[in-house]
Amino acid sequence: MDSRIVNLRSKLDVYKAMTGGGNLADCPVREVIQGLNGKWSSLLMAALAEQPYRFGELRRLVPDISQRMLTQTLHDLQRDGYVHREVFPTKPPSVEYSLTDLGRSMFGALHHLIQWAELNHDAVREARAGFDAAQA
Amino acid sequence: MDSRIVNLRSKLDVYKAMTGGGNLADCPVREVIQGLNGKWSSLLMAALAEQPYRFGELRRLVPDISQRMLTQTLHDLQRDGYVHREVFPTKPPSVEYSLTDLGRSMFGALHHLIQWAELNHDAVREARAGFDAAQA
DNA sequence: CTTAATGGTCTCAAAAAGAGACCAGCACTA
DNA sequence: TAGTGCTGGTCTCTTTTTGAGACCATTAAG
Repeated sequence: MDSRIVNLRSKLDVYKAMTGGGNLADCPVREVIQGLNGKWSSLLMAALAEQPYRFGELRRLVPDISQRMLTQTLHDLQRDGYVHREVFPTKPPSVEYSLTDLGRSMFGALHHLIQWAELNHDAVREARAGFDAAQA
Repeated sequence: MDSRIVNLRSKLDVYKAMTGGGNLADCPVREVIQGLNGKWSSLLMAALAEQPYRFGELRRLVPDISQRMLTQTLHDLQRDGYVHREVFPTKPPSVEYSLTDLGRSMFGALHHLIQWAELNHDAVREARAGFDAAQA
């Protein structure tokens, strides 16, 4: 056995959060991260962190999301406990989406990544352009 | 209103980074976040944050990734400037992948999210179970 | 000469995402 | 009273992404 493979017991072990001798595939951390991996999840979280929104408001706020994906992403976020969905019995029933405490807590962490992206997207774009140029 | 929320409100504007009335679709922050949205990106970043790895080592480390997705995800991470790829002219040529400075910087932010997931995956799983039970 | 390890690529099937039609309920309006 | 629009969705179809697995060239060991 390669000793370098044995030595991986530092950060990756934490990421694994393995239950005893479990494997990486069943890692609960991965499940959570996966839930945020959707194309729209982080964007909707950022929107709802700002203030609660109704379905149609979100659709207008994010013009390039399809109604289907908005419904589905909100449903998934609600399922994972980040988002609260409240139906108001108005004449055309309206639905308001807001962050739960868990959602706000999670967004606090996600926020670091968003901030990093704000500060460094130029570097990423440069890297991308340089790489593409080198391939050509 | 919570001052945190007020701060986040301005953050959404930054997240939008709308080019003077432009739309959310062309946001550079979204591009960066998208690059990390892949199923395997964060996992490979966590592995490489620990230490450099060779292709085959990564494959063994993450047993449920297909060779195709490993190649592609590493390629994408390299393209965005997070990962450095170095080929050694050994007998069968070996390839080592390591984080760049940009990659380490980005992982610093990603790490917050991973830590949050470590601490809160129980709450997420409970929410999920409760939601599924309510649907049934 | 066969087997194994290196780091890939190629093809094809399955899963996920996107576009857009459709729907039920109610209000306003002509 | 028949249209029109707004509410928040669902249903179907097409395109994109992902996954499983075969294949490849090189080199070394048995």
